[in-house]
Amino acid sequence: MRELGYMRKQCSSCRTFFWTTHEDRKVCGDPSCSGGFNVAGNPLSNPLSYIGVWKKFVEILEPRGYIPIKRYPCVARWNPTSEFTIASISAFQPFVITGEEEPPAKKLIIPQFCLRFNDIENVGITSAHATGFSMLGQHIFVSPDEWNQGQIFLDMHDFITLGVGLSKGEITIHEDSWAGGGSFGCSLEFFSRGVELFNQVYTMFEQTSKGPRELKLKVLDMGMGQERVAWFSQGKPNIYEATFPYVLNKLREKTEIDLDLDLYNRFSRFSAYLNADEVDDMDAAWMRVSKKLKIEVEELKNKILPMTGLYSIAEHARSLLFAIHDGKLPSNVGGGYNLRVIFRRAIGFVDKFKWKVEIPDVCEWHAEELKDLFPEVSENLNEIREILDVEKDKYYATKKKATKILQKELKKGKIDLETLIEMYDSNGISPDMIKEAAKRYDVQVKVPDNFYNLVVERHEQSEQIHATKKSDELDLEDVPETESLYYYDYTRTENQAMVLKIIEKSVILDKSVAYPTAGGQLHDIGTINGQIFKDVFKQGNHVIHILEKDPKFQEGDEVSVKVDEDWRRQLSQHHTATHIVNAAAQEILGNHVNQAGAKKTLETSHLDITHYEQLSNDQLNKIEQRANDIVNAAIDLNLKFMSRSDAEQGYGMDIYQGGAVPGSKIRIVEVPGVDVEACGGTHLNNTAETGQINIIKSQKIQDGVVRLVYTAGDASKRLLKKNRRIISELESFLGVKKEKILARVRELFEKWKNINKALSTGRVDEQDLELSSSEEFNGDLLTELSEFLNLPKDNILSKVNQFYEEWEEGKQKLDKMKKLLNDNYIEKLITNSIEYKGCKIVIEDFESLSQEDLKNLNQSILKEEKKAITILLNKNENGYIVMGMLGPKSAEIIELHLGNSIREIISHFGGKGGGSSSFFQGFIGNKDLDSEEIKSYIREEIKKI
RNA sequence: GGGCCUGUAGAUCAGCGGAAGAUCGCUUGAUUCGCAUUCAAGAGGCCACGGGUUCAAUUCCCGUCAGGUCCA
Repeated sequence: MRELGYMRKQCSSCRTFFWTTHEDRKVCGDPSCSGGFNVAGNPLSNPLSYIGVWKKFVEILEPRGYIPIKRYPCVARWNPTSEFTIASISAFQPFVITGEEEPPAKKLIIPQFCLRFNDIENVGITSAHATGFSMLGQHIFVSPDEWNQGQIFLDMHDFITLGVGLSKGEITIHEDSWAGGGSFGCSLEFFSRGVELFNQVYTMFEQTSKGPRELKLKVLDMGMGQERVAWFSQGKPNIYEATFPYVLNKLREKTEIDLDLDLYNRFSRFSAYLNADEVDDMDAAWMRVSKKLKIEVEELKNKILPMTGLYSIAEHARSLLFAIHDGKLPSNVGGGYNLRVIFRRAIGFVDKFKWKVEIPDVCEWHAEELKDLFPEVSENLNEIREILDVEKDKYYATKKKATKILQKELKKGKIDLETLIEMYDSNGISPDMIKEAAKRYDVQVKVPDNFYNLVVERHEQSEQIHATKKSDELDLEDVPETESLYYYDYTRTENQAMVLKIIEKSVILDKSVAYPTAGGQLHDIGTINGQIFKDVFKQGNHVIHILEKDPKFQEGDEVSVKVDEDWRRQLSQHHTATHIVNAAAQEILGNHVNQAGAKKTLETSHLDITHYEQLSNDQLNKIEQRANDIVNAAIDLNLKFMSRSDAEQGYGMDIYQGGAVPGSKIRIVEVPGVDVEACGGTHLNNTAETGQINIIKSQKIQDGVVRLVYTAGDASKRLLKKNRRIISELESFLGVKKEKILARVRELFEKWKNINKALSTGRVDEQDLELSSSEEFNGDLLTELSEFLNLPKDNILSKVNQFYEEWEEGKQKLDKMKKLLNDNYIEKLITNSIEYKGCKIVIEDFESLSQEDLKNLNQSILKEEKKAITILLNKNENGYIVMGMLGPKSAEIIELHLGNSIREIISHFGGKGGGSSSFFQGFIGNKDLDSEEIKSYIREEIKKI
């Protein structure tokens, strides 16, 4: 660096060491030390457009041996440690860095679109924050002797000076060290005009127990914000103006907002003061900015906020475009939640300013503007539009609900902290919304400054309670790894092996054909030397077989391993079926469909796919149809081992459907013309071997993820057999053929309801006494029934049975009830009553009536005689049910708490019960008592009250 | 991945261990030349599903299913 004329100094403000060409420079280039950004209004002599930045980057670095490569998806399906691509280096994490995988080139440059959601609130407000950005990466993966530190530095220095056109005098370079993941190195950060332009990190050493050691693979991680460079080079007020001027123009046409770029230019210099991360009191921060600009706070806000809103909408739409295109959907859990948050923030601005802007339109404009650099994002705009439309509907639905809940709470007069937190946590009603609405209701609401901390605390508390401890691991430190034979040849079902270790019933061999539970596929079962094992799992690279009984062989013995072939075939059928269903779903539903999880067991198998709404029966049928078409096409599977980078280059990143796969060589399972995946499971040779695929059901397991449950092979046959049995049982007890069952069940349900009603009114329609429907239905009967009854298929039989029996029973009871509820009979009961203080006390006993019948009888009496007090007994096999009611008139005449009084009385017989002042319900658990004895006792006691 | 909230009439929701409620909508009747309005009467509930506790569960407990929400 000294050769270039830089000298090393220490910042008088933050004490960092830095390099500069100015002898008298005292502070480093960090915005907080040098007084904010100084970009706006200072374009360089040769301003670069957004895409121009990348072109210039290529122009300078390609001749120096850097290979430009295409961006990786911003949804990091290949990376088990992170959901999104957060930096250009993420594309190569973790396997390139660890040396397990060959990089696409030893020296490369990449325009990597990244997503970061930790600064959402700042987007649009400060001039440089974004949720999505393209990081231009300069990466080198070489051995120590190929490493040329000076040249690496010079390449970037030349890009900045020769390419971007900055003079050395305007650059300060910070020194820093860096550590993480067991390795470390140092870094140089380039600053100019208050902006960090990029950061070059040299990872060269690893930390070992014996001290630092030079890494075999040295890694250069240089990341530079493409937006920042464009902004810097153009001297625009903010990155948004520099990055997507076309989109902003379109937006301004639509919204006709008052654009005061001059004000924004001045504002943007201080926008770093409004960084929500660093500022505690936002109002004060605004005051501070408004003073600097010599303008009233209100006026400043009125002018600036619509502009920031517009920037936010544009910025968020761009992130959504990339994220959805790359395979993530808005959701209520996981990374998809971030997409929901930014979508709602964007649409919130649209609503606030009453703009006529549709987010999908903005996405489309972005796609157009980015065509030269990222043509792929224009591929499925219609799908993205549909996904966002569904998301918009959800937003308005919850917003409507929120206002309703809010109104209800506000009508109570006050809102305490507890309900404040609850409303936010459970219903998504933010304190800001509450304050806003509270003004209109004239209700005082206090929101503590640390509100969001309180919410987080609440979560931490409950999470601690549920923290579980990890299961014990076997100590296998000195045991060699197991060679997995299934991996290379899944048709092999037996092998000879050496016993390496026995720990109680756990057996570890030097090699085994047995498949351990992995990749969502259940383990094999089988035998070792004839002894049964029923569980196989993987710990690290050891395969552990669990025997049913203590092993009869010893460590060091030669043994023979055999796996159950039927079991293996069934699992393979399910596994291959999974790939087929995945491909079918993608074809039917669209490109946004990706695997989000899967499980294959013996009985059923399921596949979770990313999709934004529940599937209709029609869609399910289509997927099933297509899947079976693939089966019937009898396609030979193609399995091969490939180097990771060849596979990625050849088939794309979509091969990681089942999640991350380690190793430099990966196994590719290809169903030619249908599906390609990196997968370690057991498969078949030909799609025809899966047998029929049957989609049993689909369920939405979370927003944005739909589970498909299906069977293949023998499991399908078993399932069909089971379904046929359900249907034939329905046939036999409803007494009709299959086609008529649906109509019969519907009719039964109606008539069951009517009979129940008749039992309380006494009015019977003769038609309800028999089943007569004859309508025919030829579709999927069980699916239709399970929908109609709102029940899983397995419960249909018992439910229909229940309706049928209750209907039959009801018919029999009707006869009896008709007599009881008969006007004459009731008249008779009233005449038989005893007069007491002007009330008529009816005390009677019955047999084998239900609670319901007794209630109806009670009510009928009260209807007839308003001055009645009824106390009815009903004997059943366990004792006496007692029920009493107080007529409306008698309640006026007499002061009596019926519930308490009768409880008192029947406690004499060991009875329990209770009720309200005008209602009693109870039970005497003694069937040997004489009903006359009880009645006369009650008669005596009631008069004492 | 974890936590929390919600499932009651066609819709929106009350109730919450002791006889299933309100408002709107619907049907019928009255008012009216007709519509709107108003009044009156009425229909409409597997209180999501399954289990448990209880003399008694829509209500309490557990599980399942469905929807919502927040955090990492």
